[in-house]
Amino acid sequence: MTDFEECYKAVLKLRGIKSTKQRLAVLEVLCKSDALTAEEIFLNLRDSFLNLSLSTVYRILDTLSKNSVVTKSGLMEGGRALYEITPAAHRHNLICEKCHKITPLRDCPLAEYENDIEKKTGYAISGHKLEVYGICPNCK
Amino acid sequence: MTDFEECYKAVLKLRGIKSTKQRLAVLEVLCKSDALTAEEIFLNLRDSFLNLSLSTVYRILDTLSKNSVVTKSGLMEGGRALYEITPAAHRHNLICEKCHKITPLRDCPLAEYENDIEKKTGYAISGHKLEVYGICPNCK
DNA sequence: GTCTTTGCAAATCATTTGCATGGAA
DNA sequence: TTCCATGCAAATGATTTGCAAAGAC
Repeated sequence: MTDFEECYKAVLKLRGIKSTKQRLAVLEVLCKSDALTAEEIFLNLRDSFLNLSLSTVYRILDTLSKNSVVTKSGLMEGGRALYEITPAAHRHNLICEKCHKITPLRDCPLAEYENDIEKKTGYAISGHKLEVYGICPNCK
Repeated sequence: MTDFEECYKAVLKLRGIKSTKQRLAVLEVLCKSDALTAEEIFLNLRDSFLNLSLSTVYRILDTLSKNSVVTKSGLMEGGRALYEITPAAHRHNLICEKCHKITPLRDCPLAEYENDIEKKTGYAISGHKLEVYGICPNCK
């Protein structure tokens, strides 16, 4: 068993989720890239799995999202949802409008802004979604 | 003909889009609320229109989006897209997670942040999407 | 009159669900 | 052994499309 599997088995156990080879495989694929659709994950795994169904991938992503192991992005380009391993730190993505390359952004300038809004509107702010768009150096 | 119709007829003419009663009706509904799904718009109009089809609403929203008259929000809660009249000024929404009430936010703290990112990443930044979530005063 | 838009129904796409079987603890 | 997870196929929900008829300019 690889180090990778060991690690994610522990992560799942911690959350009370059973380890199955499908779940570990989904996590492995997600670890290798920034954000993928359910179908992209499915296609990545179809080769290595004799039988794997797309609905299983959806169910796994749902389970892992609910347990904060993965995060469902709000992007939804063309109606498709994107999933990624939940970043340890709060993070946003910078997305190239041509090649769709995703560059993670480290800092988030919104903490103060949220405080402000909380006072002005009376909402209890729970979070936000921020995605920045542009053209990456390669595509320029 | 109402002032409203006059106004939006002019807007459409300016963009080279033909004025039809369906298009004006969609615009009128959108003017009265903050952000709606295609189906909500359809239901709003169904009473006043003998025959109106949902696909027409989708086609109108598509046309108007492409011409920047309306803006398709990235929110997509539960897979449904939200549409609103393109705000004259750059604006973001604060969304209640219980009742889905939408409160527009006036200020945007991201201009400097975008400059920063542009320098650090080499991207040509074209814009961003920001939505803030929380519980509104009523639902608390 | 010409070309675009609409209504309707059928098609499509992403995602979800029911149910019997297989697998993890 | 006891449930929970999976595969498959069918269902659902949002959105799109083909085509003939109605409408805008």
